[in-house]
Amino acid sequence: MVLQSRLDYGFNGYQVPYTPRATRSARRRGSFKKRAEDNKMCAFDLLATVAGKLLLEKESPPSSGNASTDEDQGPVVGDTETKESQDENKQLKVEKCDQGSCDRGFIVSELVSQAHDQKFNLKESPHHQDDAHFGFASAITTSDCSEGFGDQKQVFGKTENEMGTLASDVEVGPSGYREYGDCKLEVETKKIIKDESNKSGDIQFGGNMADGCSSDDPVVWDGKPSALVSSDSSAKVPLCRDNSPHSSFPATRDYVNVVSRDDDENSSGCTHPSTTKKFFRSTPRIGDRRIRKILASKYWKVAPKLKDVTLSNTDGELKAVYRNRNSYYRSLRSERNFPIKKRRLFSAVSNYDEGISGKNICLSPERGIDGDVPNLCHKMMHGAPGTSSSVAGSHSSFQSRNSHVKLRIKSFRVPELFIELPETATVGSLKRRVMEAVNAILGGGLRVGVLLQGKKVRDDSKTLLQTGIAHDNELDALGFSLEPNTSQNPTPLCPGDSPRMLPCNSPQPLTSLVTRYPAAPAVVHQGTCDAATELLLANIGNSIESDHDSAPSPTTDMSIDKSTNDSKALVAVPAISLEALSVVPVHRKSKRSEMVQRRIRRPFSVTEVEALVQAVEKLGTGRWRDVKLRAFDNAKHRTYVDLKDKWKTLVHTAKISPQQRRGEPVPQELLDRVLTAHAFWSQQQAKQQLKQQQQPQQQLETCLLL
DNA sequence: TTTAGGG
DNA sequence: CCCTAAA
Repeated sequence: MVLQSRLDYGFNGYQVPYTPRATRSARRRGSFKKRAEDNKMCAFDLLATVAGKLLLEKESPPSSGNASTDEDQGPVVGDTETKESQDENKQLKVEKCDQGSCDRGFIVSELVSQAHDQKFNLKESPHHQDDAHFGFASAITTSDCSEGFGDQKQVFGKTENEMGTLASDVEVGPSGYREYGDCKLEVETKKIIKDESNKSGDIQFGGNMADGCSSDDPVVWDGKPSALVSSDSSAKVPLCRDNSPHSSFPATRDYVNVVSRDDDENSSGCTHPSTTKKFFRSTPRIGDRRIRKILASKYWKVAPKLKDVTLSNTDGELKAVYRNRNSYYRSLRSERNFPIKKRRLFSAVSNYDEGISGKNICLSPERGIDGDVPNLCHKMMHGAPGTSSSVAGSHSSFQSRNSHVKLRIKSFRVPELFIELPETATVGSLKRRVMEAVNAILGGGLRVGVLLQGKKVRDDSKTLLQTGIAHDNELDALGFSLEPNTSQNPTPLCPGDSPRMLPCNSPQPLTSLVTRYPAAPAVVHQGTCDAATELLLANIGNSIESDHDSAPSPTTDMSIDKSTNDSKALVAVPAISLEALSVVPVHRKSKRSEMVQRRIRRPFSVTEVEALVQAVEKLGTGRWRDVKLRAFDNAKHRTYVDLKDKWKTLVHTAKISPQQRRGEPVPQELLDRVLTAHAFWSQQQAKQQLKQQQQPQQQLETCLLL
């Protein structure tokens, strides 16, 4: 088997017994009912994301001995035995990404892959291609197969629990001199990845809690952070010929099993340490619609359940899943998904840049000090797209001189991002991926911690003066940390509640600094919000209710106001997360709390479309389940209904003019094939119906004759 | 549970 | 993508 290294969720090596919960069929199809426990995984995701690492690797699709379950596939000619060959040359790894938006003050100022990571060795399994032919298309099949997908690469990454690395570089001082205080967040984890021959990889974390920051934080991990990594060798290379009773579509190709790297896997590459054991009772199944229903994005009533969840299974389940190489595993993974943001996200990014780089007046020290920009700030926070970005690169200033402390947070580092892309992926998609991952992190619900001399300042009501932060000599010892937002209710989050000015003695908790994102529809992708919310929820394990309809109220928790000239006002610190808002507990309860969450939109990639087209060419329309099994068995988030819908849209897309098409452009070649296949199978269907109509007649006739 | 279609 | 009637 190819890279089947998997990580087990583990807390100190504790492994929880695997307990199948889904029905066989459910597992097979990858649809399960969502349960509160499923949310556990989300927490992993959040943390993992934080600890994400940008890693690009490529691997060939693992083939599974189990070939396919598709009854129509017929004899499996070449078994999918995997060789352990590695193609080093093909591996593309990006370990570090220090560039990007940092210069511009973008949210993620730095993408740092930290430390000791271990990478999975990717094994490239040469897919065997059998010589079996299927109908007239056999010849083509083989070649096409190898050409198109034989090369499938997969990237596996390992995760490192780098939550702790959410450190902030702080620039302090009125004069602009900088001091950097790095605070390692909470945990330092070690992971051990074991790649059990073709079965699973275990990752165990022996977490060391770094003092300082969060060890004292009740919400944080019990010192046994666990991270899990995912590697999915999902790509399946077709080895079987289809013996489908139906005539096969001309020019059929071998099917390709699309890797589901897109969804969960992406982000899934990482897992997060849990905030609390409680929150993690992992469940093998995930990501289905039903789950979402429970986890309704709009109303996170689900959250409460999490509280009671006990850490039951982690490793065990994963292992089991892995071993079986079936849906269990996959479903588990699927839980950890981050929404894929597309165009919108992009725009959001650009906005971010703008907002942070220069337009975010609220944050600028001068303004803050002068305190003459509150309105503007306010305005921006409410409407300008860029505002949402306010976050990371945020600077807050204090000036010690005029009783003000000038403080500038140069940037928050985003630890590791795990990303996997096919070699053929475009730079644009890479950017998108990174953006998604970043947003997932930021949207996961983070809060800010303040450290002084390495010690966490927990008393939010203390003034800067009291805590000593106001002292110049202390400035260099000041640090900020991003922590998983475990607290139930960070602070007043209703837009109305948030004070726009912060008197020096204001008890305003620092946590409030972590605000939600302004409602910038254009910037925030709904799906993202949901996912983030999910994660946060899981992470927090608290009951949170939010109403998406009203949630996005931009808020600046702190800002300066002239009336407060004499006070040591904290200059506005903008939102830290884009999606956090949706997660922020809203005081009101929603009647619709039981509503279901709409699934995250996951546009089909060209690769997926290709796989779909191939499958349909071979199987025809109307056999979506088979198509799913054949080409998307590993993509849990793609249900047969999704595939059917996609085909429907594809056909439509193919019929309209290119100018009318939206989204990621699908190669005309594929669209042509779509039309051809559609026509072919439609005709086929018509013939079938004719036959069926004729049969009774014939029988009747026969009877009559007799 | 799957299909097939409308929304 | 969602929702559902039908099969």
